[in-house]
Amino acid sequence: MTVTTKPSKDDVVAAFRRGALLDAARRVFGTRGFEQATMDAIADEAGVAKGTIYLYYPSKQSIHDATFAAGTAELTALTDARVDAAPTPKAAIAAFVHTRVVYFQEHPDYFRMYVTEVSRIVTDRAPRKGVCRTALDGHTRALQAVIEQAVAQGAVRDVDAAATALAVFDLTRGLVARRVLTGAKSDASRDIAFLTDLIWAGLQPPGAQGPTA
Amino acid sequence: MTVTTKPSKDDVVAAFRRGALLDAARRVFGTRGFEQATMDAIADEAGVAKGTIYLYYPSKQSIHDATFAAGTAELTALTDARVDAAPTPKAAIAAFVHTRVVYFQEHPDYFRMYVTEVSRIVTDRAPRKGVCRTALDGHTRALQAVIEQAVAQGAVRDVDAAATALAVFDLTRGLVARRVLTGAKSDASRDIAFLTDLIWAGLQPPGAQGPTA
DNA sequence: TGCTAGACTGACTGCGTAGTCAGTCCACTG
DNA sequence: CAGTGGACTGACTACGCAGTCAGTCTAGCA
Repeated sequence: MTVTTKPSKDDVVAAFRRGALLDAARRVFGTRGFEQATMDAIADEAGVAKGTIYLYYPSKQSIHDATFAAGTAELTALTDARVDAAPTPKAAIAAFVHTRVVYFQEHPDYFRMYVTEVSRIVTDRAPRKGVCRTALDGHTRALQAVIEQAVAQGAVRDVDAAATALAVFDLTRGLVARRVLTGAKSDASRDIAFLTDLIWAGLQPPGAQGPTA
Repeated sequence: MTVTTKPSKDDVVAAFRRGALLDAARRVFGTRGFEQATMDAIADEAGVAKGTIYLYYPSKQSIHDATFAAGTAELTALTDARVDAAPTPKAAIAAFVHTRVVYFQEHPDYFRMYVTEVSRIVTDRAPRKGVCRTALDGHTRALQAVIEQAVAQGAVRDVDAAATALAVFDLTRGLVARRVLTGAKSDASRDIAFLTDLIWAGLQPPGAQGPTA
């Protein structure tokens, strides 16, 4: 266990600076992508000199990773909480989709970073054991657990829970991408309900009535 | 109507060069991504001097777009043909998934370009009316038509055919990404069957037995 | 009030690359 | 066989950016 002392004024100031830098970095990386983003632009956005950034982060990659990891941690925690709080498996699926659609729409800069980083990982241009990749692990853990439970209880047919959770994840990702791309301002409820119904119907045992729950 | 003459030797040579350049470009862009790819590397890969590339393509962006458009046209044509040839709607869905999974696995360089470019489009960093974006239009047209027909014939419940086709598309994309990422060498049949069954079950009218066709 | 640590600055360096263009080479022609 | 068009070359230019570091400024202390 580490000894914890009350944070000094300097600590608070440093934390404040780091936060401001991360905010600026999120905007710049979100708008331009990693390659096109410049440290000068982040410094401008944060209202500090370029050198100052290097007092808090040793490289462009490191401030990018810190920014991405912060957003990802928040999103995963939020998703897990909503999924775990859902009263039924179907509600858990709906909660998963809903939480993520709303979060991404409300954080478009993080969404762009997310899409870009995932593409870098898929194409193997991000390091195999990088911070970003680690941050993404367990994205679907809570949802998968709910589905496993539903299978065990016979509430849905005997499917591969991991594969099903990933399917829901993929559908969500595609939906968000399309909504962001088309600048959809409409309520997402219809889209979310469509996906939830599609998946839920797909999980029913053959011959069963699809319950509304 | 344009007057068509027999291609001269120069035309053939030029076409050959363009093809060789596109091949080299696909490898380099696929390996490194747009930003990290260099014209020097493409020239090396093609075995010509850098200046030569500029005799055939006016810029880095243009050779990238040409490379991407070529692969995309091939994939879309192949997918449409297989979907249209399928005897039943369920077989059409399976054909869509199967064709794309196999194509991407056999063309990893194109797959990487594809993922990267789609991410650039989603994040709005690719031009709104660019070649790449145009090439991607109608990716799901054939599948959507099949689903529309199935809805009209009552073979599946009354769903939004466009949204359903996009859902199949998203599931396929996710599956391919995961297989490529994990270097899955195993037969994809199980994964494809899982997705096809999940969607097909999801499309059945409530209470109906899921037919195997 | 004078002194100091260290937070902050921004001009500068080094490097990498898109695109250029003057020159070379060669296939074909007369 | 000499002459010519144009395909091809690759050294070079112009530019942009990550990261550095010598210098400035200021809060806090003695």
